[in-house]
Amino acid sequence: MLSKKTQYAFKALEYLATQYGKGPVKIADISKNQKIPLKFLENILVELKNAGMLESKKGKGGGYILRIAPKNINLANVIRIINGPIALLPCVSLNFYEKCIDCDEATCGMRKMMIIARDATLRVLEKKTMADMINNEVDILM
Amino acid sequence: MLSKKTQYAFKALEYLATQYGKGPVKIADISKNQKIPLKFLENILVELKNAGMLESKKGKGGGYILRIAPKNINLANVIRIINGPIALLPCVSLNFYEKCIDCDEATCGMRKMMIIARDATLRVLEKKTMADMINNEVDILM
DNA sequence: GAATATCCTACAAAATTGGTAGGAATTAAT
DNA sequence: ATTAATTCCTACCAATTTTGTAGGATATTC
Repeated sequence: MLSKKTQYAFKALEYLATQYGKGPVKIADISKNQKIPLKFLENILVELKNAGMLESKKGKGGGYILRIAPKNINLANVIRIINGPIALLPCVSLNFYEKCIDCDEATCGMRKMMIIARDATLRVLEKKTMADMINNEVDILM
Repeated sequence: MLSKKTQYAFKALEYLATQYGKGPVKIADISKNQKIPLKFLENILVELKNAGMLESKKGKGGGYILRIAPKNINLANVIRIINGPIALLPCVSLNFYEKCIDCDEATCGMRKMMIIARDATLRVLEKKTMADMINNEVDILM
């Protein structure tokens, strides 16, 4: 399951996506509109900024802006920045790989299954974007 | 990510699957063969038993037996018993549903995306079984 | 230089994870 | 009937992660 922090991140990005092209958005505005605890939100936005997804401006008229167009921000990236691995096992993660103890990766059955599961999940999360999330169109095909 | 407990559960079930039809298997044997802390393993096996997946026999010659054939134990069920929800959000879980606060489920974009992701993951996890896990055949078609 | 923002460091309560300890209950064999 | 073998139950505990909060430092604008 995604942490609450990650859900907040998505909500914040949703709001920034709706304001895309309209200049900087203050943390306080995001906090108020999306009902996210302000100080907690600060941490989240800094992380997204450090990951290159947001740009910030200090002082009056400042705030946060998306550095990438909503249609180019895929959901997998957001999850990886805030939540961590998407795979179900560390030894199967593409971005957070860790060797598993006592397991021959070449023959491990569990590993094989989890690779298949990972790929199925990623096909969705890497295809869907923040634009898909704010456009309320129903996707008939997948 | 799956908890260590869940990984242990899979390893224990793997071993029980290889011994399917050969009578009860002692906790100590599973612990030794799969390198799982014995007392921790006890807890796990009781949970699997309470969920109806295992049968137990006490006293000499006792131990645990699969109540279901390996080819009928799908991975999603195991995960649900030990790890909990498979979905990425509570409001999207089929078996552990919880309403999300401040979110209109009919229009929430995040929810729509996570339903699609859930379904993609489940198509794999509900299809694959413990038999697939112990048979070391490569699956060409997914 | 005052006001407005983000940014940084540190702390902390609560929940979850990954176990361990010790004995009770049941069954089988002698 | 006793003993040995096994699962089962209750309770505890340390470490880690999660979900925040507090307070001020830093940069920008007017």
